Amino acid sequence: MKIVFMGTPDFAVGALEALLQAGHEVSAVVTQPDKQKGRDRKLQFSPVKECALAHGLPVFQPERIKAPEAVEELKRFEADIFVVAAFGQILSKEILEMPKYGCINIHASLLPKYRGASPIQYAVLNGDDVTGVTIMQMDEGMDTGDILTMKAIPVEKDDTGGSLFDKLSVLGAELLIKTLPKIESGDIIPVKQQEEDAVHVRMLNKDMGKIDWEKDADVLERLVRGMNPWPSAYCSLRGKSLKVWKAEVSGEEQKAESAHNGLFKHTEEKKPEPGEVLSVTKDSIHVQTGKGVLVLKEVQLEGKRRMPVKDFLLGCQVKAGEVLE
RNA sequence: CGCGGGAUGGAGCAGUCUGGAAGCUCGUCGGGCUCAUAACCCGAAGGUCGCAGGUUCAAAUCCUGCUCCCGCAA
Repeated sequence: MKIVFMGTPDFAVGALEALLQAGHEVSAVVTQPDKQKGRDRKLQFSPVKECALAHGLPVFQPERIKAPEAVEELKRFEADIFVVAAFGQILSKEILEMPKYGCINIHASLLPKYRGASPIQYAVLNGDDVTGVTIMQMDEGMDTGDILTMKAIPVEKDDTGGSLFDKLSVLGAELLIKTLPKIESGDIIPVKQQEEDAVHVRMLNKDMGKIDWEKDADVLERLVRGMNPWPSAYCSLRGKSLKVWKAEVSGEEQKAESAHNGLFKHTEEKKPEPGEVLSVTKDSIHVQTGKGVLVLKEVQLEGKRRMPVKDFLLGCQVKAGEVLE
């Protein structure tokens, strides 16, 4: 089969490499146009473009894939199938119907759950036990196409958006290689998605990483993992931005709290407000949340590199009573 | 030329503005105390202060160029 591969970020690179390694004929790679990124505003190639160039594949970077000129260009590749993985642009009906086998998409969730732009992170944010990848026959909707194949993996307690990204990228690549021959031989019966189970997730943005200390400690712990590595969970310490890279939910403080609530109503001890530092040990900072205590284990202050709280405290004295915002 | 912070013994930082003996908290090694210890006490090792020039009697500190790291923004 002649394949045209469409993808942009790292997530898609694994799939492209797997295709090549499996000996498939990739006649072209379509990816997003180069963009100014980074500190020096340099023009950067997408990870997929880097990979394509490294393998000497033709690269096509249309500003708008739906534009007539772009569509014409796509036709010239005479592909039997378009394989799409996190490409970043919506394909028109005309494009979807162009190849013999249509367009298939590798999506990083168990559809119909988490249709949309950030399925991986939401599996972490919501504390799901499992997630996975789905390969579907694309249609005009947003991740609404019929399911071809699917594979699930557990979400580990310490999985982050980034770690799952890596795992699902590999999983998606493997599944793609297994799925393609079956598509060609017609051995797959496409299954419609259960609309009533559909969940749509929005693209993440920087603000969504902002820690709201009023929330529960376990929700924040998942925020820390889900937003890692981007946009990252962050708060503010003494007017400077403080990213939280690793945190745990404390069990003990809660017990202590409820224990002494039970007996005498211990004077008018003012309840610690959410965001207040309750205590500091050698290697952790305990912070009051809306419900429960969040224990910070790895942080990064604005302008500094990320480091274990143990190291952070050596150079930055944080005292109980300080308030994070 | 997008804005900004930073590079100081193994780690995290102070010192830089107002040039003039290399400091803090920890770690490491040795010794002591202790039933014991990640606790405490005593002692020691370990630094061309990112690199290259310049100014000066004297530069971590002032000037110039460069490299690398990071936050914001995209």
